[in-house]
Amino acid sequence: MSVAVIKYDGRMTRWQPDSRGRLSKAATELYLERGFSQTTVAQIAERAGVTERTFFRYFADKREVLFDGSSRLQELMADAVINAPATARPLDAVGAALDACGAVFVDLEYSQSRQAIIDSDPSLQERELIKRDRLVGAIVHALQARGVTEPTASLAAQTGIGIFHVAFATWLAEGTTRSYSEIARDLLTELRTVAAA
Amino acid sequence: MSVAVIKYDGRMTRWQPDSRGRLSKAATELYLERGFSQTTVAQIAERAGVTERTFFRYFADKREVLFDGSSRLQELMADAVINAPATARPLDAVGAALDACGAVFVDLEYSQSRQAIIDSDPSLQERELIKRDRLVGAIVHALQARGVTEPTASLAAQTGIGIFHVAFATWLAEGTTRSYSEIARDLLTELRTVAAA
DNA sequence: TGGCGGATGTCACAGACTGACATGACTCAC
DNA sequence: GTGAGTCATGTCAGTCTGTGACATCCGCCA
Repeated sequence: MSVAVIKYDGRMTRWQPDSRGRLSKAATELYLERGFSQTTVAQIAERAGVTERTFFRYFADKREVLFDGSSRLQELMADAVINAPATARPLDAVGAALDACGAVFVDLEYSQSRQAIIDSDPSLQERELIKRDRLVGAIVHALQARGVTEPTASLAAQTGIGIFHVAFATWLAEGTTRSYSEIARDLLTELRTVAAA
Repeated sequence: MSVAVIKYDGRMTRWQPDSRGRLSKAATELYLERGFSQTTVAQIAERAGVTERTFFRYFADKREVLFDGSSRLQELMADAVINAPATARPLDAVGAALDACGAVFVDLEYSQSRQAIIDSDPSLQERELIKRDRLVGAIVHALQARGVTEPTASLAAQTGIGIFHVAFATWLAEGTTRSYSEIARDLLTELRTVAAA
């Protein structure tokens, strides 16, 4: 399967570049075309022009392909919590983290098809859930660095990610009427009302 | 593998009764003895005196054994929400659901070892998370039956399950100083404070 | 020139799950 | 009591995921 190609500089190279990218693209396409569970790693690898083994070198499993950006999001939110003004109360700091995600959620169409894939398969939902849970963990950690103690930190983080989730889903459903960030802000306000009631 | 046994009434029966129970027990024991990922279904089946195929007739997969009671919990909580006084606000109804779980969380030692198994394996954590998510779904549904609209229902349910989780973890960690129900009540109060702040 | 490291391939395999069909004890209608 | 049907289980063959060990070959550097 050693495909010889011409590189930019004209020298021979043993394999096409960016296997990871091709694998990711091939996987997403196939999940969309035939469904996640109907897609085998062999098919993904074939479309990407590599072997199955190579797939598993880049992705821990078949599901992980769809959650590639999750560590970036995690850093983004944790940083936002840490860099929130010293005067900010826990839920305010979490609000800043919710806001920070806005930078990532821009391509609505991509987000929608990705979510459609996830919603179609329970095992992908499980994976999504654990990613969200890691987010909670990261925020708890960041809050603790601000001096917030338990159980307040956990409560605020849980609550924040709950809002994050509802906001994201609402954004996907609404289309372009409101941005993700607007929705998240509105929901946080709503929550304060519900909880205060 | 057809084990002939004497039944209570003395008649011959083809197999020992309660395969499901034996499988469940064998699995839990083995997960504890050698770790979840080091345990094969073949080993579980062997200890239970049945074939692998029989394991998969009772449990959808290796993980599901540990989440057998989850549908009962779901009904319990949904019923509590539905049967809460008509005057109860969303979070009060959710509080009733939290309280209702107290009936299930009695055997501390069992809950602790089960949780230790789950905490030791990411794939089990994923499963636990999706069960919790189903709980959220059930509560949302129950709240909507009470006339609570979105996004309030989702927010209240998410928040409630967040508390549920923290309360359960706290109960396992504290030992016997407070009952699960007490802890849950305290946390709900705490949350109202955090959110109102 | 020759050795080294990195990305990939090749191979062999264990283990999770599934579908199709077989078996034999029980049960119920007649 | 007999024959059909049902139920729990067994048997078997197979697909797919994921992993470990080792081979290959290119580009780089001394």
